Amino acid sequence: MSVTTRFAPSPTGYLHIGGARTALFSWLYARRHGGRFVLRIEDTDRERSTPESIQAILDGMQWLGLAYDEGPYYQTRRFDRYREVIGQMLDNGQAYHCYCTHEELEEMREQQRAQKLKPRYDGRCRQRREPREGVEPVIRFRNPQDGEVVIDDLIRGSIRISNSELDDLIIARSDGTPTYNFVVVVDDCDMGITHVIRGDDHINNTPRQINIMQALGHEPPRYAHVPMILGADGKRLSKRHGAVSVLQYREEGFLPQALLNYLVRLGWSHGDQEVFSREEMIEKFDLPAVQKSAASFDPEKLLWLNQQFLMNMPAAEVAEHLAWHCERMDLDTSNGPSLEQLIPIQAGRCRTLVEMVERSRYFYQEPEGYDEQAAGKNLTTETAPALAALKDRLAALDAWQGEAIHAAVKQVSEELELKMGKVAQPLRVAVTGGTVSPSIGDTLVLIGRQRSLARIDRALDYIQA
RNA sequence: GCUCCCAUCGUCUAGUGGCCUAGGACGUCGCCCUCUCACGGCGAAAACCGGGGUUCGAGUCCCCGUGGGAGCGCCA
Repeated sequence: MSVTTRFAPSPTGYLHIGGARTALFSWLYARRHGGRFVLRIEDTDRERSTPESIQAILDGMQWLGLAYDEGPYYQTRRFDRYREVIGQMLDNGQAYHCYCTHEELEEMREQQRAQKLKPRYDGRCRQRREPREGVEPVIRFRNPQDGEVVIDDLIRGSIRISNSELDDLIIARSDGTPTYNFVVVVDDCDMGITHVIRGDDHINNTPRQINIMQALGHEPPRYAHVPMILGADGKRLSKRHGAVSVLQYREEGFLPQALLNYLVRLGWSHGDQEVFSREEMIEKFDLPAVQKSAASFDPEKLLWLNQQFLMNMPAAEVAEHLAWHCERMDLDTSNGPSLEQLIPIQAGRCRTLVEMVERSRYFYQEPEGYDEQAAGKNLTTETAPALAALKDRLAALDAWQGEAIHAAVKQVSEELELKMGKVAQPLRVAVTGGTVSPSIGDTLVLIGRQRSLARIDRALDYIQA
């Protein structure tokens, strides 16, 4: 049987790290097995679901490159189907009307809690035939009372839950709308889902869903419950800690591939391998190698990975992402080196694309001034002779090329009997405005001959003034 | 409270009874490279939650404890 997985977010917020990883695992598993990956929007909570959230989830998945083969399906468009199934279950006694009021149920739970019992519906409407005046009933699933449910989890192995721990859950509200645990089952059946990969906070729902599934005469899918992701402080992710939208990682200058790689390694491993291309991930991912315990999100490691990709991905590909940031950060790069030229020499010094833009401005714009400390130390009457000598020597160069420039700087330093740093650093400050840049040769090459010489002049003027 | 899940360096993890004097990666620290910043190279510190079993032998299997997490909704 071919594999079908699904990602089923509820559109009550953006796509965050945890959701993205669940989506990634589902996507990988489907790809790995040549199966289908279905996107289903679980929007039955009409109060909290929003179109903005749906869009944010779609955008997030697109940026990550997690393409779905089918969907998105919307549960709110399938209400007829749910009603149909509920009707069948009512007819054959698998479900029944419950006329208990909120107050009654609350009181019942209170009593149970007082007796240190798990609060559960006690089934008092199971046998009721007559409606109750003035009460719109909910519909409950008649859960088996004996035996147990065994989940053969692909990650955790066998999990057993006694049916006596379960109660008759509500499958339709009094307004007739179906509830989560029910629609999931109908959808998973109808959509032919073979593998449900989801957060381990759903483990407790699984036996209920399996019971409903079996009542419907369906073979349950395989389940794989992945552990949750904790914030860097080891606490549960919340808006306060890092449960931010994946799109925020784009804004902060991360490559989708880096985030994907980080996410896949958070809870999964393939021996000691740390860096994976998309293809390798697909080829090597498997469920039994997924960790059982929760993992903390480590921003430092993500930063490191991002730089690995900046350094090793084809420059043309990185350039596309970099262009997005230049645009966003108001850097016009039309009058300077191409991004493809820029990337190889900057990647080793930047952990994010945002950093790369910030540290590359002087290739395209005149520095707005000199860094105060840098100028104080490097643009002085002491260094002026070196700058002047550099200017002459550089102006006389045949080819404006890295090695030649480096050689020129070296010659000047030898002639003036100065250390390389005493010459290169003033030059660096003169042309970039600061003390940090790629090697002096690369820097001048990308800035360009005319601009470089003009900037040296300007620095000389600055020293005189 | 009840049920379920989980437990190796600060963090992500390797480890499926002997190969473990517990390996790798991020981070940290030191050294090297060096025109700055980085990259890179080399090295160091750093962990099997505790207690019982099982076994010739346990990080690995079992039990108990402890700690963390999840669920117990007319939310998903």
